[in-house]
Amino acid sequence: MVPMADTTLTPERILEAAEEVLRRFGPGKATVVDVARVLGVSHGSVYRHFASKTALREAVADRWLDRVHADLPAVTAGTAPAAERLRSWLHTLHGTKRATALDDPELFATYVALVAEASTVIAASLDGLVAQLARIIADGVESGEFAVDDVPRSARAVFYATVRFHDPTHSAQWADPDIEQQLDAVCDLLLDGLRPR
Amino acid sequence: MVPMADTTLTPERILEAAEEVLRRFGPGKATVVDVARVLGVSHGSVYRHFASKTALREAVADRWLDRVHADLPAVTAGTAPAAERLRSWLHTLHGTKRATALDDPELFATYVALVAEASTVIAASLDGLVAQLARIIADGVESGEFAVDDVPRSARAVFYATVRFHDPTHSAQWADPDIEQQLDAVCDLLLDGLRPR
DNA sequence: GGGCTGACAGATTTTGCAATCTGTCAGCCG
DNA sequence: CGGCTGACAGATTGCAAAATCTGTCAGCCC
Repeated sequence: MVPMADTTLTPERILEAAEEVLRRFGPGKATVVDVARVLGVSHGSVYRHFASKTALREAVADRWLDRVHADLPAVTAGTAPAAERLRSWLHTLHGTKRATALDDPELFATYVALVAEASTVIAASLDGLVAQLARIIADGVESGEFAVDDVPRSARAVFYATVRFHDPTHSAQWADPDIEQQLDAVCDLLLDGLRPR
Repeated sequence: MVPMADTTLTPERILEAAEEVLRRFGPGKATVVDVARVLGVSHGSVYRHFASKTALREAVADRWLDRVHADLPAVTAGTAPAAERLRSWLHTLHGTKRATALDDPELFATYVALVAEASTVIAASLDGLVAQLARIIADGVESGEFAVDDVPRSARAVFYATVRFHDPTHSAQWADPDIEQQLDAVCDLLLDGLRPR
């Protein structure tokens, strides 16, 4: 068991090792001993940087969510009409998740399990997403494209109405070749609902 | 092991016994030997009426779905304006499910597990529900309340957009005291989307 | 001295065997 | 006869011992 410590031990390096172990063994069999072995250190050292196995897993979940949602802020901050941006935002969110899910279903399931454990992380992340929706809708109201009484309420409604297309519990349906048309149909309905009459 | 066969053995009686066993032991521990014991017959007899344990469980799932959806056709066939009927239909579906889920979460979980196994049954049931939505929307189009190009497409969109409120995978959220307001917010958006402009 | 190790207690998970269950069918019984 | 029984083979599940894992900490080593 010769160590291969070519760098100092950092949270960053531990997270990378943890991801590798999760990729290889899945969430059920990944242990912190495995993580330590990949790093060539004793498992006690890992506990110097993460208070518990749970904390480590939460950090991995957080990291993954950041990566999966990385493309969205650019859409939110775009210059296109609000309706277009809203549709594009929803398709981006759906598209990234679907691609991840279909590309490597097992790895996707691993990350989903991780995120499901980390209820704090997930709540914060969802609030951030709804805030982006609210910003797009607010822009639309300002430009006269949309007319809504209560922007946050509508943002939440849009988020909830598209649960089928971004919530991992529905990922089995994302293999349906018709799924994008379904999302479009829901978008049509929602956008018509947001427009002034 | 004295028999208590007070009637002839019918599929009906077997289904009732199966439900009792499922209620008491849950989906993981209910066996067809248990069912036979409740009926005071040998387990071989059960196989005279149901081809397999799976078939028996499917029949139970089917029965349960029928019961849970029993109130909907009356709403569909009602005389109120289509918009009202649509909202009421969605609230009825959500309300029945939520009541069942909150009243006895364990029994609810049992039935959900059963239905999840029975993919054929579930697909047929969902098609029936979407058909009811389509009928309400078609009525609305005829009366001028709604304006949509493609009624079946919109019906599916409405169904998908309200997944959060009727799909059992989301039942954990139904305890939220705000859940009905959330459904109302989504309904507002959808109904505005269906109306002519 | 500060990061790291490795042994340890208690909790959790694997393992392999025993018990139970599913589905079948030859024959019994009314 | 026609529905029912009970024994049976193969598959599945439960259980208890053995192995592994988590989290801690006294002490080592650079």
